[in-house]
Amino acid sequence: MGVDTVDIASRVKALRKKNGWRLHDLSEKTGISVATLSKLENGKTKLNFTTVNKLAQGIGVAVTDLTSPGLAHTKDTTMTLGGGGVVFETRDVDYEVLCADYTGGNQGYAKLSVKARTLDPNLPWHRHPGKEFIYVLKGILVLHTEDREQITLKSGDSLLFDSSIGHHYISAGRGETQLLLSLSLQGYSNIIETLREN
Amino acid sequence: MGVDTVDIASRVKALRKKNGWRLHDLSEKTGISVATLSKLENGKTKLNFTTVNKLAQGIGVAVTDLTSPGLAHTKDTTMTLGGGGVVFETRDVDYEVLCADYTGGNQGYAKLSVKARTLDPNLPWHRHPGKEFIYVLKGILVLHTEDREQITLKSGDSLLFDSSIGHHYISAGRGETQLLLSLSLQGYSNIIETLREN
DNA sequence: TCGATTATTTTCGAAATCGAAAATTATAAG
DNA sequence: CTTATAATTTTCGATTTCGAAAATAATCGA
Repeated sequence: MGVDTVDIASRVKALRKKNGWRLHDLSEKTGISVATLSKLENGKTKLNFTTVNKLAQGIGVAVTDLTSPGLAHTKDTTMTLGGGGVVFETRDVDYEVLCADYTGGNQGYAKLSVKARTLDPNLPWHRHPGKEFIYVLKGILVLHTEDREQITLKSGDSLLFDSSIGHHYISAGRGETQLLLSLSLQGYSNIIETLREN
Repeated sequence: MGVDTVDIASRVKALRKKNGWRLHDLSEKTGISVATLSKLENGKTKLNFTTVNKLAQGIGVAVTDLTSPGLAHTKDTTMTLGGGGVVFETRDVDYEVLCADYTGGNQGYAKLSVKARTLDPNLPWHRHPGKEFIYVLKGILVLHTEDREQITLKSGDSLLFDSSIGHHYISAGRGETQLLLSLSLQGYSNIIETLREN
């Protein structure tokens, strides 16, 4: 359990030194105790996802900047131009993560292009803790859920629902179906991990 | 340390029973382990603030609804059809609050129509705690902020920024400028109070 | 009703986190 | 150089959280 800290320990320390922060400062920024930060930098503990998120959010970098490469710099505003997000594809949906290089509170944002046009009973449900907000940018969306009747949304409609209930996106219109999606990260993972198929 | 759970323990349990959730369900919604939830309900542990937030957000109530009175009712799905949101107007912007009839949650959503076409130095800055996400649906937006250069966004662009920094929306294009907006409620107030001019 | 299976909750041991105290390191004054 | 003081980091003991196992409760067929 817990995220591998061997790598991020040195990154965090470097970042801290570079900015002239004391453990105490970092503690204030992140809400993590000085004790835990000390143990982290000395490899005496591993962080759970909650703490990694606090760390990333407090420093002002994306979680992925801590867990993977490139020493990131702090940012308190980030912009994603149309089509410029982090893209990844799954069987049924193409995702473009927006403003990914920011630790936007506990909320993640993405633009979706729904490819599925029928409900594939073999695909596992999409499921993640918290809430999900959908705004239909284009096309017609049919949202299938585990425990209730399907919901049909057309361009301009929006929906807020409990995303711990299994769900599937189906495109029903003639053309492409695009959604804007906002979901809670719950302190447990970054949006990419949240969205990626389990 | 930790939040007093004597009160919220019974509230959470009542709420859980009322909705027919198992500990396992609540765990999925909140991202808190079943073990911890069990201990909470049996008064065998206190929750720290992180965990209380997960709980509130997962259940779909404001933090204050857990820590203080009124057993909140949960609604776990809410839909707003195009144009069907709660509308209110201000000098520079028309708001349509989306999915407003949702209990709690820590995030609010609205569609904006920007009326202002020049920066009125008499209008107070828009300012609210937390982060704000903007997606430009239509037109061209120039975001003026207190402490940095103005930012221009066109249809399809998105921005995530610290909304405690004063900001103003200006429509720059030829036609109407519409935004989709998502902002953190901090679990302590509703979106309308957040948006309405002080 | 009885036993067996399943569903749900509670307990247990290990690991993580915290606040405060102890230890270390840096700074300064004589 | 030495010692006092302040600044910073590390360690300590107690509490919290987690995953998995154990215990309890519910469901069902004979």
